Amino acid sequence: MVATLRDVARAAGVSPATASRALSAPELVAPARRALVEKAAQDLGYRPNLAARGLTTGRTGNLCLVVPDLGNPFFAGVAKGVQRRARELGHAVFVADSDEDARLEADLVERLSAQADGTLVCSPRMSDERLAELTADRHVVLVNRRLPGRPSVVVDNTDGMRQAVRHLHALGHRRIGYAGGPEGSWSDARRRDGLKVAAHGLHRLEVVDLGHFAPTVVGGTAAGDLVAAASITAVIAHNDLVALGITERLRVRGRSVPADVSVIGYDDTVGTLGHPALTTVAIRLARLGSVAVDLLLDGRASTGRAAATGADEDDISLPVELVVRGTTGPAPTPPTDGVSR
Amino acid sequence: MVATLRDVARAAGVSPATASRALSAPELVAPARRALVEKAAQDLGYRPNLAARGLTTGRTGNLCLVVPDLGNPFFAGVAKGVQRRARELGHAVFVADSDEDARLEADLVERLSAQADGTLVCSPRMSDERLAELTADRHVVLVNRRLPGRPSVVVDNTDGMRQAVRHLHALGHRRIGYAGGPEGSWSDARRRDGLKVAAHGLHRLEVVDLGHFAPTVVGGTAAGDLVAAASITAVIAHNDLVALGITERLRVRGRSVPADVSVIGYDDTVGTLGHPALTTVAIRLARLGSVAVDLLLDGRASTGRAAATGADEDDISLPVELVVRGTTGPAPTPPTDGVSR
DNA sequence: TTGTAAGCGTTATCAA
DNA sequence: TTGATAACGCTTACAA
Repeated sequence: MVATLRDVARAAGVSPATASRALSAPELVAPARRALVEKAAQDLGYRPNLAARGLTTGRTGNLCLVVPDLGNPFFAGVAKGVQRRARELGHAVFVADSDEDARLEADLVERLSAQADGTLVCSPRMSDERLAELTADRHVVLVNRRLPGRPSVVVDNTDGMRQAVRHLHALGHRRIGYAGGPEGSWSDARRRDGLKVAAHGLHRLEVVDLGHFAPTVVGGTAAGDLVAAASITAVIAHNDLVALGITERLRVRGRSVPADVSVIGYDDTVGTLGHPALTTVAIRLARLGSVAVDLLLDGRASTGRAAATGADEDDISLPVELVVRGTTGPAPTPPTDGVSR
Repeated sequence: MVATLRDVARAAGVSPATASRALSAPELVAPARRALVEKAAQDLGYRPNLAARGLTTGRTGNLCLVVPDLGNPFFAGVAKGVQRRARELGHAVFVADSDEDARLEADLVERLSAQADGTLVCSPRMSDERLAELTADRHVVLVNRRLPGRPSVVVDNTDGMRQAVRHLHALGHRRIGYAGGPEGSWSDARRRDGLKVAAHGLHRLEVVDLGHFAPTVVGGTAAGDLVAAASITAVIAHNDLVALGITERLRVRGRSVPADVSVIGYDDTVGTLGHPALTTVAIRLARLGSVAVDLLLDGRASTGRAAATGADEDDISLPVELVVRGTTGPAPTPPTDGVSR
């Protein structure tokens, strides 16, 4: 049905070996024959069979990406970046969604990585031990998570939190809450750390830990009630969806954003979609994906490496940027009922 | 490095052929040897090389999905459903994002479909001719688009529009707008048709075509201004993102939703995220994806086929459902300035 | 029920 | 510079 290399060789009057070389290593074959082969390939609409090629070369030309939830705009954004870069580099990508199930996640990595030249893993919640075991003897780059001895691309959560906290502090907020992500989330732990570091040394700043929430609007709704009860004037959320849920819940409960409470999200996945538009710590998601591909494919990120603040060659940290929009404003002056001095 | 079938055969003391059969057609081999082979495979951590298998069987065990934009929650939702169903059926899936570029889209289909047992194509805007040509001699199922002679899975746009229009009409709206999707979008054309059909026969209902907009919040912002200028009391948007943009723009311009203008979205990709929560024509996106996989893999959708309203065996139409939330309400009584009778 | 051997489409090795 | 030929890992006639 479809033309094979032998067909091309026959049509060009050369041996399959020469045809192969003419197409994959043109400099090794005489110009005249090369042209012959190229023409024959063109005419027959020849497409190399990548599976067959992979069998002998050991390289498949495929990558694979495992994420917990494609419906989460964070991962969709990363996937998009991965796609794009992989395509530019001539690779196809298997995408697998684990439905937030760590067992399935491991399964997918094992199954798919065998068919690929490398694997990108977004696994926020798998234990370090399991993840280390899973990624041993495999060509893997971790995305949005760091693990000793494994190459990874993350974002600078410490700096993100610092920017967020300083912004709130400058606006006069002195008691701010943190609505965290799911228990066990690696990036959530980093953001908590960052928050602690950032708060330290800032004058009279108190941080209230509101707990762990699902990284969704629904999770934010629950968080919103805690915000309302916590006598804080600002809250930083684990991500934008949670922030949106909080904002909405506060509105329902008659608290105004940002007049009564300021809200900051994380990731910048919802743009100006909410009302007021969400102030957020912006991550360049597609870049997170594309840098991961570069690191995976040649062991070093290509462009913009200088801008990275990573400690190690194989541990890249991408900058983040606070984008101030409508959900943050000056802290309300506290009621004069004695609590404040 | 990694165990091959020969290794397993050797370890089990049988020939490669027997080992192969023991693993892929167990009933053909004596229980005793079968157990031997299974144990050996287990011990060696044997994993069949799928590329090699594909070379002889002609089946790869892979599917591929091409979408215009993974960042669009519509396609992310479809992708998720495709994933899930494919995984259940033991298939891996290549996902490709064409960045809304029809040329690239065709390219991706050509490149990837060669490595897969079948291809799912979401191509809202490619011309019928080009799409027909591209999908000839290829095992393809079209998603959210119909083309004569090609199997497809779509949603019932006619019914969706009917539900939306009837809802507005029942609320007393008599002049409603339609903020369409991009020029050339297949589903947009179907929704326009559906709108016409639905409006027909409804008492004194007038439909105003507001034009074509990008299927994004930004597109909706532009549409919002036209809504404000059009002296209509309700608008149906091409999708939820556009609806959100419209709602936000109207708010900025001092028009209240739904008191002044009712807004209906399409797809149900944003849930209750907006404020007020968006009334929308809900599509079960993941189901759209999973049904497409079923149709692709065995020529007939498995479960729930009865519920489908498709005309043809290979043209499945999925039901939609109007979900009434906060952005629709009774039509405002028109000012008594003579226009109304 | 099992084994031998051929072949899937490609690249790599080796001589010529 | 080119061409036989042997692999890559697997499945499948065909034969035993």
